[in-house]
Amino acid sequence: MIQTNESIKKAAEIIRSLGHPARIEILILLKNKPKMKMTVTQIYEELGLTQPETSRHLSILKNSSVLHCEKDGSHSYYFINEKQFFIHCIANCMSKYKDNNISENEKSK
Amino acid sequence: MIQTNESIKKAAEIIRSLGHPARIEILILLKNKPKMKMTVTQIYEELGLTQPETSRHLSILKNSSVLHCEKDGSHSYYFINEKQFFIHCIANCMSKYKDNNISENEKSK
DNA sequence: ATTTAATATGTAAATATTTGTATATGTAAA
DNA sequence: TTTACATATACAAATATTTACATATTAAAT
Repeated sequence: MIQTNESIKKAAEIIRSLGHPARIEILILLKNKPKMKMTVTQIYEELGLTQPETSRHLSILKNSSVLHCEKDGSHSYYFINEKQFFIHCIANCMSKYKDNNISENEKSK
Repeated sequence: MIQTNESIKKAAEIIRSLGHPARIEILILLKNKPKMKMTVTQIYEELGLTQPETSRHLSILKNSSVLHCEKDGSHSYYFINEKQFFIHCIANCMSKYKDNNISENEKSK
């Protein structure tokens, strides 16, 4: 590639930040929550991860602009940066993928 | 995570395989070609990559099931595995993202 | 002022990915 | 049966990511 487009590099950064099972779980979790906004503790308890591990995954997702963070006292609320079309679009794919998959599993019971 | 769902792992594998600018370019290129089927040579000439680099990227995309490959003589034709909903969905996001971005660039001329 | 709770960061070993260069394999053509 | 063409793979150095564990930071509660 003579010169990779900056926007393609940005897309790769976003995609790369999502290339981990825990980070996909986090995205789907936030996508399916009514308020789509959760604290670190809520996330790691729901997913069964450790706190430092979760903080680090969240910081990776924040750095790539997939998530935003709002602080309220000692709490950090994370939520999906849905304003960016690409992220919104990818989050939809994952959420639909999970839905399909769960119904597949239900069928085989 | 007590036990990461196999389907989430599969999604992560697919996403991870796309977390590289060259591989995103390849996906968008194939998505926008009328026949959506190209040889290795066509791909690396169009993108300005080396042949071994391109072969390797294609093999990564094939292993994650993003692409399929058909051989005809000494040629290998690669194309998107659109039958899988998740891959189809992600490819759409990327293609739309690129479209939006190109029009942004056009505007600023 | 301590203590507790919530979150973030440091460190280092293990592991995986990327990149360039060289070479191998298979097919077709002369 | 050489030669050229198309593609794939090997290798190693450089770089990046993951993981677990320890510790730091900040705010709230006692």
